[in-house]
Amino acid sequence: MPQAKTDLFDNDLQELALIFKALGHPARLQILKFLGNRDACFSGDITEIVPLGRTTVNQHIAELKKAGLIKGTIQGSKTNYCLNPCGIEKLTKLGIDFCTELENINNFQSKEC
Amino acid sequence: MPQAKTDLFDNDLQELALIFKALGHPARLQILKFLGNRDACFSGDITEIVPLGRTTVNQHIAELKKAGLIKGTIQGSKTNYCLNPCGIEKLTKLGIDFCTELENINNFQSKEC
DNA sequence: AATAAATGACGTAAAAATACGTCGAAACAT
DNA sequence: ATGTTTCGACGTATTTTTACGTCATTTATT
Repeated sequence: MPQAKTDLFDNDLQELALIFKALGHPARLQILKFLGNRDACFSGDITEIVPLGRTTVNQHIAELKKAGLIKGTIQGSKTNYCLNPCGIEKLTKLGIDFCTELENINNFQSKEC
Repeated sequence: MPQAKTDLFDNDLQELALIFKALGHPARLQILKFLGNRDACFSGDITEIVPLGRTTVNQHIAELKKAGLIKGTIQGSKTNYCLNPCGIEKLTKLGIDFCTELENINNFQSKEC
């Protein structure tokens, strides 16, 4: 396997970039928002929340897991999806206030300044 | 042009995702960090900062411009690169504290923030 | 005017992300 | 046991991103 170009950068930059990358797709944000807006974890089909095919959504879920932002534990025939507090705290430490974000998702207006 | 899949999502989610996407590459973070760590704008070759080819770096610069995070104004034969305060403020409003981030990258403290 | 230096524009190959169809395993229902 | 539901695993086509070489343009320099 040839050396990846990203290895040319500091580890700090690489890690930070990976976190932002995980947040860089509307489907993944929608999933995070959905889980963040609930009191408890969600047991069921996240597919129905996201306007994409089930397989694709699963792929996005896998990426969120990989980034440590959500957890999925199998319970019987269903899977229980939760935010991963550690991952969210990591965001907070990086200056990304997840709650602020969630709030802004709902009423964020882009205006040129 | 066929409808893009991202159009299936709320505008809020789309915009937020675009911002995160712009931050989702170490080269772009390095450029932001470099500009953020200076008192003034930078006139010169950012290529030398980033361990990638000049053309590639220009491409990343273009993306940062498109995302409204930096500005590049031509001055004579050189280009003057600055952080775009509006873009940075936008981040802040979204709960992304750019200075906290920089601090975590290398313990830097910016005066402006 | 001719040359050099800086930097964006364009084209393109390679890599990665995205989207989805299909299959299979586990748990539940009948 | 048989069928159904749930959901991850695998394969793959399409799109997007990444990376870079080359050329063009603009401004300094000689």
